[in-house]
Amino acid sequence: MNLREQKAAHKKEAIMKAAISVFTEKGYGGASLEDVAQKLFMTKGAIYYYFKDKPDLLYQSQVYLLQKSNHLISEILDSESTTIEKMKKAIVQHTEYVINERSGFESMLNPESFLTIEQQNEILRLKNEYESKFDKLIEKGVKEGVFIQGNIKIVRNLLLGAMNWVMQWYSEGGKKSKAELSDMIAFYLLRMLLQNPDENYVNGGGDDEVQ
Amino acid sequence: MNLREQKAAHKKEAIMKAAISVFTEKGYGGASLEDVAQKLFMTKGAIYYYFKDKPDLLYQSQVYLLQKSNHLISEILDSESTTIEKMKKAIVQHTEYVINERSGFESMLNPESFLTIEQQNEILRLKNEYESKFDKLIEKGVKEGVFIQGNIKIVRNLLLGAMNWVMQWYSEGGKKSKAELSDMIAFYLLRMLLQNPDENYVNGGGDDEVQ
Amino acid sequence: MNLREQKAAHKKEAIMKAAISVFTEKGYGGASLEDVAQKLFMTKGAIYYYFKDKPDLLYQSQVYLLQKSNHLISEILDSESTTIEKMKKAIVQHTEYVINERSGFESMLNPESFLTIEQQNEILRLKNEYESKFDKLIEKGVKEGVFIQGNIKIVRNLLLGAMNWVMQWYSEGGKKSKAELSDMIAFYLLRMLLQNPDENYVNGGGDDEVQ
Amino acid sequence: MNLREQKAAHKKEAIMKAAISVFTEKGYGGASLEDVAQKLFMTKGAIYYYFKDKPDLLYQSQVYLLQKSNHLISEILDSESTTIEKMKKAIVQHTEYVINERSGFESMLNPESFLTIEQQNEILRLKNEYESKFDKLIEKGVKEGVFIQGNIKIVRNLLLGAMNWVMQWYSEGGKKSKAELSDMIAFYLLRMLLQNPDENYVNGGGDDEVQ
DNA sequence: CATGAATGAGTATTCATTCAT
DNA sequence: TATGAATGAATACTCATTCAT
Repeated sequence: MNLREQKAAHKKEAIMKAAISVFTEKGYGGASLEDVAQKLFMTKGAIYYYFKDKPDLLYQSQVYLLQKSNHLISEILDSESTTIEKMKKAIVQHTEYVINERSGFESMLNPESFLTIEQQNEILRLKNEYESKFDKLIEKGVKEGVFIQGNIKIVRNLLLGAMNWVMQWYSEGGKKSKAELSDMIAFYLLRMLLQNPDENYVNGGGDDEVQ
Repeated sequence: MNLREQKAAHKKEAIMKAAISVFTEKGYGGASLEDVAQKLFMTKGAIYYYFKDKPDLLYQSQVYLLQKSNHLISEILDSESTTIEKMKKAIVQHTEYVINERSGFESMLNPESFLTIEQQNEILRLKNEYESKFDKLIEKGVKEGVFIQGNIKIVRNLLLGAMNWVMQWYSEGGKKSKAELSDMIAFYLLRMLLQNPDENYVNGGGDDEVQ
Repeated sequence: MNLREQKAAHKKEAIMKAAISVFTEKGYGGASLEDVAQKLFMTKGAIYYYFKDKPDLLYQSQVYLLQKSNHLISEILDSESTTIEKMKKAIVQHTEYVINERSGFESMLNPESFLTIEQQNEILRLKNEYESKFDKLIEKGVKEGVFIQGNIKIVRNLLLGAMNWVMQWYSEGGKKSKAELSDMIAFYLLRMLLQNPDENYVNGGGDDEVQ
Repeated sequence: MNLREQKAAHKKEAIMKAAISVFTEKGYGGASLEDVAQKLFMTKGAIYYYFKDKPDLLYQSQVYLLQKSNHLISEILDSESTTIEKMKKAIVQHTEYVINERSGFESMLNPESFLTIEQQNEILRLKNEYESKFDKLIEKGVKEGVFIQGNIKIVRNLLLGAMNWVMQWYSEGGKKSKAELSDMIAFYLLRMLLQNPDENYVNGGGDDEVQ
């Protein structure tokens, strides 16, 4: 990839990031490409140089987001830690990602209706990939006896839901730092899974404010 | 309220329900009044007889949804049960509501940007009303010693998030009935709060499928 | 069809006529719906009430034109006249139609590229219907011995081509009336077919000016 | 003209040929420079090195086409043949040109609206030059007594129209070769003019298929 | 010379909204 | 009350054109 191509890739990424933020804020249907362009001090036309049309911008943005997420969680899975430690890291990472990008990994509600079947399938595939990494972590914990037995997919969905929703209530001005907050969230969410929550997890949970 | 008014109120409610479903599916910005009208075999114009404009439809729909929710949770709070029992009921009810209406109580992401300040405040007030009922339940449990101490608002947000998200992954064809599913969800979510989860909660959680 | 529907049909027809004239003058690609709307003192939006999109307007206009043509030539075929007389009438009629509507029955070059396959097929079907009426007339003349034998489809195409092209060179200000002109055209074109041109056709052809 | 200039002239010609074909297929307004460039595996921008703008490309293409045509018909007029023979050759040549270039000499409907007055005049001049060569041939035939008397301009327009229209109905896969087809066309068209068609023209016309 | 990138003006299309009936 | 019709403003999208490299 030569310099020119690098520059182009960079710009494309910048557009996708801006698009994600605008789509998250106003919803796909409520966001105009003008909004996206203005955020980048570009003209609408420039966007069309990099993306075929609005649905294409949505699709590629989703793919970008999911691939990045998949990469991040893979790193955690491959690291040297106990299963509990890994799960905690995964929760903290997901939560901070949601807060920082103002966008759930899988948030933007049902944008599927705007995509082609093939695009929907690819998105689904990437989501499944991410979710199955979580599932594996849970299964491992169950086998090791540190997590309770149960319906893995349901717990996983509850975990992800609780985290993605953070986007809806987190507000910049809070007294807690992002790190403190995500730590506390991990504390609570892990309780759903832990065999002996009070023994297996120390610190977190102790205070009384939000928003 | 005479017959004519009753009829009108009925129609208004029908429109709001249709609107909620369309807004939830396509987002406020992506939904057209045409979509809403078609669902009811009406014409666009008719909606304007009942609602001032699109934001008004959004606003009234939200209020309708929240008032209903507030009413439902009040009934639970006023009932004769243990705190744990009440919390379980609240979770089951919220979950089933989300599944049946295909719409989180507070789902529709940030539609606030389309409303006037007063409208936003009223929505906020109703949301707070609902949330504080949850908070009270938690506080009571803490005082009674059945729930762990901690940051009430955060737990409450995690609970609501996990439940609202169900809308994203629940699919009609699942092997589990809605009742079984919401029961299992309550089992997991209560673990976040319960002092001694394994003693204080019997049944639920034991199987391995979803979707 | 009640009054309202009649009015709507009327308006639709008016839009198609305006569209035909604009498409003929500027070509489909070069014409804007704004142009069409202005011709009728309407707004662009109104056109979209009657037609799905620009290609739909093109398609329906073509169908309208061809159906009308088919109707007209059927009347001639059904009338009481000799074959030669009928052919002459068909030529005169087609020519005058082209002049008056500023649009060949099948003119507008290759607008097919903008239509769906089904639409193209329907257009083709209507064109074939029209052309086969011409063909029948020629065949009849051949059987009766008044037209020379030969390749019917080629002659027919030459006849239609010569007539459709009139649109390109006819100009309002000419010394000849439309009737005189089309009569003269019929005189020449019939010579291609007639067994003994000089016996079978009297009058026409005798002068020396155009444009 | 040195090598570099020759190369440039060559490229210019290639662009014009591509442009003619695209303009003929989609119309001037419907054709994009992107289309033209793609046909030549170039980028849009390159065209601007050779042509000032889109109208300029149209204008020069037209001039190129007409000059070539004028050159070709001049050769026929200057050759040693009877008038009938010359007319036949002119018809065959024009027809084959239309078929091969998929473009009537004067086809592309009314592109005049996009050109300056001076450009329109030059085009008109070249068209007149071509047409008057046809007219001269006809006049000569009339004087020699082999063509019937009549309105020369009208016959000439009918002839050209019939030939230009071939573009609309000729299709590659036909059973007849281009030579056979144009021969047959000449047979029919000459009948419009010939004093005694059945004596003065032998062969052609005898069969029954097209397309 | 040619290309990739960007612009801006124009055009297609959608849709909330109005209104006469 | 409800509908068909129309408007106008916003928005998606295209494309001729320019220009630095």
